[in-house]
Amino acid sequence: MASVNKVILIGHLGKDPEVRHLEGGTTVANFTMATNEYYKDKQGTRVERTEWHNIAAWRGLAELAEKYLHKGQQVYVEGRIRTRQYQDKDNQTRYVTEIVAEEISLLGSRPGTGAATQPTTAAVAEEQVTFRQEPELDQLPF
Amino acid sequence: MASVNKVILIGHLGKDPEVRHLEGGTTVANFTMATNEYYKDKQGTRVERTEWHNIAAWRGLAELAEKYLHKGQQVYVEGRIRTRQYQDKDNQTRYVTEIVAEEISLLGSRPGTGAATQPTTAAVAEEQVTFRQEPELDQLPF
Amino acid sequence: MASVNKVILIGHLGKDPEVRHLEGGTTVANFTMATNEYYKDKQGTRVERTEWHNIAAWRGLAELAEKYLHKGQQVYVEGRIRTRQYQDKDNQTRYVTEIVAEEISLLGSRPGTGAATQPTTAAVAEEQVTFRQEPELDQLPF
Amino acid sequence: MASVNKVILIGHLGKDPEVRHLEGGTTVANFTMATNEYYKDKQGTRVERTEWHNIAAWRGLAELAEKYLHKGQQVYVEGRIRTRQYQDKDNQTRYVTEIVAEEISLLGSRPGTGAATQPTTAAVAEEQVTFRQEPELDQLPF
DNA sequence: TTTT
DNA sequence: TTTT
Repeated sequence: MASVNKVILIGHLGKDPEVRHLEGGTTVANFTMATNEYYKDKQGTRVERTEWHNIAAWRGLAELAEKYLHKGQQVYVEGRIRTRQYQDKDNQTRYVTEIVAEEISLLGSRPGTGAATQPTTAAVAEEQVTFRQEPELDQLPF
Repeated sequence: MASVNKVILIGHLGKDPEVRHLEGGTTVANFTMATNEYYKDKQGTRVERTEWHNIAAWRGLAELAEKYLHKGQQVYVEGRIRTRQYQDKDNQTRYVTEIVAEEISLLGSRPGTGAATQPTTAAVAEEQVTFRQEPELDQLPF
Repeated sequence: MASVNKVILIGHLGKDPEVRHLEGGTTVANFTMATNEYYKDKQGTRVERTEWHNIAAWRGLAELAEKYLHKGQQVYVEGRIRTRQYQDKDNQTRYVTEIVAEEISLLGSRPGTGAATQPTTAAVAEEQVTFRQEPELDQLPF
Repeated sequence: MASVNKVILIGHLGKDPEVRHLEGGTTVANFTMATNEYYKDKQGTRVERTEWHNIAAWRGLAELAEKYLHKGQQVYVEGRIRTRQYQDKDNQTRYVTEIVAEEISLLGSRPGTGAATQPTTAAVAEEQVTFRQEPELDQLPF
């Protein structure tokens, strides 16, 4: 049956991407990204809540993430939700949910003006500030 | 800083919603929803992978979910990702990620034809097949 | 500069797709799709408003649209907005806005049960109820 | 029938919002917003295409748009597509498609660094960089 | 751990 | 012109 599993996030990276090269030559980059919500508690005080998202970028996107993304940067990430199982050290089943990135765009960067805050992106050709994962590769079992 | 945390899912309910009435009168409905992806493995065989999403609907949406949603039904859910911490029985910190629903629409329902599979929706007034959570309430700390 | 232009529609086809084969061998399918909104007017009467969207599917998506889509069918369409200029018969500049489809999913179809209402899709292999346009081709100047 | 009509745009304003106060006291703000796509033409040359979107913000959103948005600013806009008919001076029916904004977020603003390009936002309270239209009002026939 |  |  047809289904849709789509996530759209805009937020800031909590740290530089961590890049690993798996056996077989596949590259994967992981980073965290914060989004914030605001609400009023029962006393009417404004409260901020930060949500941390685990992002996984594969193959071509991983290499671009390694090259152009860094801590503090504002990005747009489009992807899908994936929950993985693993066994912890006590052999118990644990779950971790992450967002598999399908598209990443750098926000707030203005070649020529934003240089101070985003030095490494200043040299990125304009068309490269949006990166997209090829669907075929994206469908592989990660 | 402005940020966006948006999820769009189309899939089928894995079970009827479970509804709880919290102290203070707040209602919450929980259900699971499946999305599927297909890919070819290294041998070129088609493989299906099912992703299960935990959905939480609050207040008005919870009551509508209780009334109109049931196992097997195809729905559109729009919401945001939320990861909650809790202590397990061994006093270890665990995490569970869920989608807080902001809008739910019934799909594929055809009163008069689909009656066999979706009996309870047949009587739903047309405009009610889309439910939306009021933003103010939606911002409360759940 | 990075930008995002994304449209997500769920609605019913107003007519069968019209398919044209352009010089050069490119195929394009056009169809219309309705979405509805409900509101209360000043007298408190419920009013329905229908919005008609012009959808354009290119190349591989066009061929799949021709094969599997038909009037009345409920679909999910993801794509981008494009406004084209043309000269009318009085040589005046006119504008038409359409959605260039990037992904189309058939909704409400249940191979084996929904046969009566959606005969032509009953035979579609499950994984094919979602169609995606290859990005490279999708970027060509249509 | 349930349907979905959703648009997500990230781009820059082409001009300051134009604000009108209608008879009856309703406020509406209109502005244009650019998104860009890049593709290679038949000769393999990189080509940029700019898409201009007409945005309409109503009531509370209009007032916030008037206050905080200005030419050149990068914004996130979520809304729905609406095509309006009107009669031109030759009494011919014309169509114009616009995006009715439901949520607007300011992107790339960094009070203290981006001041030169975004002076008026520096004083915006943090939680206000995202604006949302109340759904009830949003459902009125504009 | 981000950002404002 | 769809759907309910």
